[in-house]
Amino acid sequence: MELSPTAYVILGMLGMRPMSGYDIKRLVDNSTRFFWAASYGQIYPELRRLAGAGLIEGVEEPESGRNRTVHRLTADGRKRLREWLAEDPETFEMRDEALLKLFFAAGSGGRDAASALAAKRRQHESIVERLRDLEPKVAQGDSSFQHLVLSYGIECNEWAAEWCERAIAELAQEQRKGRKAA
Amino acid sequence: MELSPTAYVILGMLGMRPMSGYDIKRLVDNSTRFFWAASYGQIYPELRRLAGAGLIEGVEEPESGRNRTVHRLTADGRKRLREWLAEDPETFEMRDEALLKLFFAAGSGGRDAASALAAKRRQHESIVERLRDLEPKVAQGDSSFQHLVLSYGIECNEWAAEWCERAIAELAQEQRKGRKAA
DNA sequence: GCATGCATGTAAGGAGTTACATGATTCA
DNA sequence: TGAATCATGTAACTCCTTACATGCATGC
Repeated sequence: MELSPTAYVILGMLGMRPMSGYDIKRLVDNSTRFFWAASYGQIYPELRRLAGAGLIEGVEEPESGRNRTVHRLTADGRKRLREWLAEDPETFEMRDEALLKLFFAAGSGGRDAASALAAKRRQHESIVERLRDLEPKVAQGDSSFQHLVLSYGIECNEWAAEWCERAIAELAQEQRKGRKAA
Repeated sequence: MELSPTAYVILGMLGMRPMSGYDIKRLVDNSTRFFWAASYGQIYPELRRLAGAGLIEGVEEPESGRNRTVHRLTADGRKRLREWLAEDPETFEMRDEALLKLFFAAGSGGRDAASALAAKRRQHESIVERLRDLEPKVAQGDSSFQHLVLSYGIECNEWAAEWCERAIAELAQEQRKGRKAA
């Protein structure tokens, strides 16, 4: 049976430790969110499907009255996760509205380009900040690969912010030249 | 009336010159594709909606028998495009399966991590190649911002490929150390 | 005559978000 | 007592992809 992309996030998270749907959502939001998100609308139905396929199993935990189902991988589920991890990744996608605006920015004498670049720079800087806030949360017991992924996120967005900075500077210089020539 | 994301790609492309739906698709595939794609299933229905909203108008071009509708912006459409360009961009998204695998790669002694990194590197290198192939196509009459966007794509993917290279080297070094210690 | 490219479109379905609904528990 | 958090879930919707259907035109 084919599994959806979200299914693998769930299997991966449950591979770390047994968790409730709520736990999974919170962990995703505090870790993979910037390159792979998941909403309740995906998580809860998918947990059912995975349980139906025998890849995970849920244990009801009364835990002082509040009802809560903790899910964990079955042997099949763990096998499935291992297989997926060993395969070559496929999906790599970006959607960047700022680049789109930059692409179309001819015709306003550089004004739209400058504002798109400035906004894009702010976007990346704000992502860097949010990722830096996550650093202490990951720092403890987690795998070195989780740290590595976080570094990637930070460095990649720093790179992008600096690229914007350079582009803004070059654009300003060209416009000064343009004015002098005119 | 709210416009869909795809609507703005179409307005933007028609802002350059009048085009058929087929032209738009081809141009998107040869330019914005890596950060903003569009399929026929979006383009043709959206062209109708935009025409219905009075933002574009279609001109039938018999052009030696083959039927073809060339769409162009109306005054309203051009206004709408200018307004959108002046607004701050919002959407910035990534989906990167290789990072997800890296994140979950504890437990196989670095094997899954190494293969995810190698695959991610190849992905970025192949994107760089494809973007370099586009360079001559953009080089002629197009706006300097289109060149800028293409440079961004190339440099960003080069950066990512190099990051993977470094991570692979560090991982290999750690494993040598690990073996020596054991 | 046939493959390729031009050209327009639809149907079905997958993936994902948002908003809502519900209710218990904990802590100030 | 009231706000925040824990916890589960669904419905409606948007967005997008894939696959298919159709047919003309061009060039080998």
